[in-house]
Amino acid sequence: MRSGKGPRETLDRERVVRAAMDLADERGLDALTMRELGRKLGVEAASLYNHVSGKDDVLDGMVEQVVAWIDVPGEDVDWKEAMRRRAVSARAVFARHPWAAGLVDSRERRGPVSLSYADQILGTLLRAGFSPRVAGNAFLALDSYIYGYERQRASIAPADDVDTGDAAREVLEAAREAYPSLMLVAGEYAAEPSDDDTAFAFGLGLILDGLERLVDGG
Amino acid sequence: MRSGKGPRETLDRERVVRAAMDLADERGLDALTMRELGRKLGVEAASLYNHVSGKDDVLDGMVEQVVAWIDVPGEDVDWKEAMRRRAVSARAVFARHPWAAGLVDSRERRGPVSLSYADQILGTLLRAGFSPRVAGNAFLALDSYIYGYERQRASIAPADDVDTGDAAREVLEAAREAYPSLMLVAGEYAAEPSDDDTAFAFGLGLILDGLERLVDGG
DNA sequence: ACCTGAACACCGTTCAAGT
DNA sequence: ACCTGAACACCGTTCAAGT
Repeated sequence: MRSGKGPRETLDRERVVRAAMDLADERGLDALTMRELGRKLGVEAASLYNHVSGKDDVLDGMVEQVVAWIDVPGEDVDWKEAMRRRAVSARAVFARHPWAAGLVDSRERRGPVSLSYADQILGTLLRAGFSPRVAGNAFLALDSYIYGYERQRASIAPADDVDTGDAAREVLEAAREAYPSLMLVAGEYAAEPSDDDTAFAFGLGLILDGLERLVDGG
Repeated sequence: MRSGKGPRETLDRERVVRAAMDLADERGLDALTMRELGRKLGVEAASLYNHVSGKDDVLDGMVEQVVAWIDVPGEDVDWKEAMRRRAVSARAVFARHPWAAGLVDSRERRGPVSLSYADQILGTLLRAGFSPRVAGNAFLALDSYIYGYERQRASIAPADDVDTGDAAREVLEAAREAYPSLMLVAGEYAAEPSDDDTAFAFGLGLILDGLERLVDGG
């Protein structure tokens, strides 16, 4: 490991966190262990504890970096467009780093980057005329959808490791009778492969349009 | 453990899965290890492999049971009301079993209960007049929100382990300047504690109303 | 100041041996 | 048929010892 790029720079928290993200990108979140992370940095696992308080600290660092990557448009942008852009930006980050959505959404986000991110979002909604309560609910609804989307996708899409042998065909035929609606919908997606961006925009649009009616009506 | 209730019934997969859910209820998903599960059943961890193919098999069994607990109204109920009821039912299950939402939504759901569940939902949407494609997107949007909601809630709510010492007050004062919008919204929730059901219904209503406009307009 | 080696208290899983 | 004991290949983390 440590793909030889000159003399070793001195280790610090940031380099450890960056190596952890590289490791998760390359081999998945399960492969991210302190021992493997040490190996990647040319050091024993125990040495990492000089720069990081533990594995949780590494994961927190990763979460903060992921949130920092999400673009949040400034005050010059209309609230609805701003929410749409940051949702799309988040999805782009999650697509580049498959571990990101699950990690961020399984951990408490109390770091300065996450707090400032929430503050900007809520500020945008408050300026748009939403009451504090509704702004909070809107933020919750949007993020629930954004983070939830990434992890739900797999369960509707047909398995990509399907055998096309005779046995498999038989099972599929039985499934068609047992689950007719599911098979009909799955077939539709199989015929014209689902455009993830479109499916994501569908639900996002429902929420944003609903919010718009609230702010216009009130 | 094995709180003495008569002679030991013979072990089987169902009893193992049920014990696993009890253990997760009592001490969290992290405490669910094969060794601990064996202890709870009065047996060595290795013995569990006679009834279950591994820990994944136990987790799959738990997922199927959770999905089975979610009520899905039959064909006599209007599609919108049916979707609302099953969302509320799912949330009630997740409230009773804090580990459930995260577990179900982190795993592929290919068991017969999950497939039949999806088939019923999609059938309801298709009968309501949604095209297969839109029905699929609607299902995805609703589930993204339902599963996402449970895991997002914690990040907006103020920490419940806050010290009220002088140091804590100082930090809070600094936060008020650094994150004014966040503090305003958090204060609103603190003043009148958030009713989870209302907050959940807020986002759910946005999605359902949006879907209704689609089916009425088309 | 940083790193290593060895240890501790855990994991999931396998397998020969018992009954 | 089911269970046990012991082992294997792992974890995260601590800590004395080195430099």
